[in-house]
Amino acid sequence: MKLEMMKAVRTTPLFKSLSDEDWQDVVQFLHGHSYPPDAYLFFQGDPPEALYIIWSGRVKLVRHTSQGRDVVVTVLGPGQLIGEMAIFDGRPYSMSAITLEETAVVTIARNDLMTIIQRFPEVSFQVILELNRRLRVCNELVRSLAVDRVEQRIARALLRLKDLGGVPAPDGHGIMIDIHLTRQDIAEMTGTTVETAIRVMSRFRREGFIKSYKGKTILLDIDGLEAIARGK
Amino acid sequence: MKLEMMKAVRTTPLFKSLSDEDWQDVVQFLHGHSYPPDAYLFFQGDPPEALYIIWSGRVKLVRHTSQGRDVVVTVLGPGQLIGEMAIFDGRPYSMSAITLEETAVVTIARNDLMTIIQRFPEVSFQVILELNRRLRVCNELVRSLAVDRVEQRIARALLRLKDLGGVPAPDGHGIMIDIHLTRQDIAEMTGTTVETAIRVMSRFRREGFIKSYKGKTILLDIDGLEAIARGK
DNA sequence: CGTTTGCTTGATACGTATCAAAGTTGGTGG
DNA sequence: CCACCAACTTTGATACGTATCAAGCAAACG
Repeated sequence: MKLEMMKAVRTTPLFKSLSDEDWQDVVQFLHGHSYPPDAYLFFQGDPPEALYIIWSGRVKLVRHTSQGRDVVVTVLGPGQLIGEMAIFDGRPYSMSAITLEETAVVTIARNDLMTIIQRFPEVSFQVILELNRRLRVCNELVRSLAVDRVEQRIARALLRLKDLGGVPAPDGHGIMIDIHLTRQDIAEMTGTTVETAIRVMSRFRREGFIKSYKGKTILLDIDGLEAIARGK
Repeated sequence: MKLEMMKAVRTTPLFKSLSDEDWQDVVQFLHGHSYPPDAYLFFQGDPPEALYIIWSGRVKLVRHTSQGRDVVVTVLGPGQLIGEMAIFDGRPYSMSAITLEETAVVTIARNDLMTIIQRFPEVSFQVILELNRRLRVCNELVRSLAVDRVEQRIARALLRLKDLGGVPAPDGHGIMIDIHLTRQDIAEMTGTTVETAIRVMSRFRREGFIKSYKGKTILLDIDGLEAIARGK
């Protein structure tokens, strides 16, 4: 595995509190992998084998439903963990992890991670903090799905994506979400249909809140979107 | 604090793996409290002070929204933890905890819990497992809100409540949800309005899936409700 | 190129929210 | 014990948001 990859993992919240010696014990358990766009890291229902730490790229976590309508629960980027839940309780992955772009990850096999956790309580605590973060995000999503209208949910989703993958727009106006997302993805993130997602996004564009550039979305009026997210 | 209360806490997943000696170290940090129905253990936005472990009664976790429509994220019963999230990351409680009935709890002050966690890694691991469980439940709720219709969401909510507070019905037919819930509560659990919740519940009653008894709900046809939850 | 994949628009139907009003229940004090 | 009040439940009429179905269009691709 590449040295720079290991260095990056070392600065991840999960491991940053380890001493250099302890880190040497951990390194031996790490493995590197990379995936093309639209690849599955694992499928919902698979037995938990490894923890994934994203090194580059983005991955969406998708909950499949029996009636074919999928739900994108979250999108994760560099430094974030995938598969922790299944790893710790040993039950099958409750969703699929699918790359949105070319993605490189570091994995730790389930048994190895268990060893690490027992040996280094600081790592345990970081896991607790990470699960906490996820839970807060998830609760907020629940609230949004329960009380907001589609328009507000999409505005919220765009603002969240900005925090995850936002870069200054190429022409200097606004912030570009540097993740390749289809309207279908946006629909699945917000619990609506492609058509509705398109209609809302089109209106946002007509009204000057966003624009498109090479398949990516540029946010032009963050304050305006925040106003919409709050319900006008 | 009462002895039986302490004994119950000791058998909680959180502490059950502790040796008797270790348990003695922990006991000193426990405090008992009790609350009438409809009392707030804490408010959304309060700074995190303590972890609550329910000893008897039920508590709902409510996310307040700026527009007045609240969301009941979950209902918890004996043995379950309240407030862990805020305790660990130190940020304000992200929701309010409100008793549904007379409720007794054991609390551990934030600092004391941190001490316990550092001293006993087994407790840490149990916290991880508990957060895991919450996250799985939360993700399932997201899926349900995103793709199910109200009818299905309410069926699901009733089935979940059965697992939490189900007892054999007084007349032997069906299972009674032994928790005092208003239609408003059910609406807030499923992201709908009182009127719609009432209409759906009325239809369930007309069609023989449920009946009411002293303000509580009795499930008469579990299989039928499960079929509805799955989308007919 | 033709074919696929994603985007867009329109017409229509359906589920659910909203507003309004009346009925029911349980508890409280006279 | 009854009358009354507040909280909760119920029903109806109507409006609105969003899903669904159907088609056409553009861009990417092998």
